[in-house]
Amino acid sequence: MAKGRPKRADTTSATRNRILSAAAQILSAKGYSETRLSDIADSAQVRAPAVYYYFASREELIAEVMAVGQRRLREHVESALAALPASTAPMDCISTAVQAHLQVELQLSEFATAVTRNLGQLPDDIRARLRDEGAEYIRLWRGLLEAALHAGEMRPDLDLRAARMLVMGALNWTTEWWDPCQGSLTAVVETAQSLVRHGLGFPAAHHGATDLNMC
Amino acid sequence: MAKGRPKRADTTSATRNRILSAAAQILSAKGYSETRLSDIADSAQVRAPAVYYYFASREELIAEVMAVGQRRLREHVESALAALPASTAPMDCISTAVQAHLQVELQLSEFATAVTRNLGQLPDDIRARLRDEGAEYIRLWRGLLEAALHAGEMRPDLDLRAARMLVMGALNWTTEWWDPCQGSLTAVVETAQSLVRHGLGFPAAHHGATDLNMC
DNA sequence: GTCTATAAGTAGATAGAC
DNA sequence: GTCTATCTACTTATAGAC
Repeated sequence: MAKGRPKRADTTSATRNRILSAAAQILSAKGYSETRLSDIADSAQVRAPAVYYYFASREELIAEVMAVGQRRLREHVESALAALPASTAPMDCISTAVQAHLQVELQLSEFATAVTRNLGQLPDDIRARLRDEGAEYIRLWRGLLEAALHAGEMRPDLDLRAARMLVMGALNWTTEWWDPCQGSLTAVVETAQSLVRHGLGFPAAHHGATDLNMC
Repeated sequence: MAKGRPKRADTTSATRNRILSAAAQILSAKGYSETRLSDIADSAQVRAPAVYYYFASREELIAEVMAVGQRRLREHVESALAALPASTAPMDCISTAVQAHLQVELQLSEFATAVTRNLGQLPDDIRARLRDEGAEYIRLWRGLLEAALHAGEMRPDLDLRAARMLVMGALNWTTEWWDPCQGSLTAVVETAQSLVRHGLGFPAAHHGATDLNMC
């Protein structure tokens, strides 16, 4: 309505989205420090001052890229899990989460890539605003591992937090090395799934507790 | 000898080392973009211009921190492997490398941490100079995995490069989350070793030809 | 060797026209 | 809404004294 400050509303402006996408692309490729506001503007086909019509500052713009990326990552993985039958074994849920996480990071969203590659280097005030959403995603993975543990699909000697962070690290680090030109996503996904399944699970196909008996 | 330019020689000057260590500490904690030359100088108890007596520029200083970190990481892991009996099984070598890598990253050297946390965000010209040393370390890990494969200790269905990078990613990402106050290094090391051993290796303790049937 | 003072460059941000 | 022109702040880097 009010024309003067769409700075928060009007999330559907085409120019605004172009600026956001350009920022996500440059952030994911060059990193926080090397991402100039003028580079973003150039890439979005506007002059630098136009950015300030939509965003209060460079920091605000980058903070929004991160917020969008975090949300997309979580929502994509949640959707993939929600699409599974209710009876799906916990370890199969984990495989699905591995696939979904890698797919969104490496193929679907430069916003997600931007988060993973830059979160650790962001100034404290931006990171503080992303904390809650990030904790939500952590919680999702903690739930997945706990379910596997309680179902007797996971070796109980593992430190649950360390295992979770090591797995997420293996996935997140792909953004540092994976190159679409150099290999198929499928190969990475399958190797990651195999690594995580065997890394967390029991040597054989059987288990500790009472439930599920495949043999 | 010549007093005018120790910029390369005199690697043993106490002040020079203080500056280098301060740079490593700040780089590992705050990242490349947030590491100001003046912060480094303050932390090293000198004024900013004094840095230029030892280093040609901020970039040169940071590049040297990275070079030192890369070298220490590789040398520490190589030493740990060299100390093993010649008959050590390949998978046990991998466990040793996992332990050594985590130890130097998380406990021994802020130079190593600085490399891992910043390599991906460095300007191209610095990264180019670190390429050879980095490739050397990659080669070390490739050798470890190939040895395990040839010894029949590793599942042959895994994509070797993907598996290697996923494992190194799990290890490297610890620099993003591990906090000495929040848990023991031993727990992380043991969980990582277990995860890698089972993640790469065969379900049971045997190997090779016709596959296992537990049922 | 290290300092004070300052130059030079760069990037973020604003003013005001259109 | 987007522009040109400009301001301001910050950071690296140098000059030259001690």
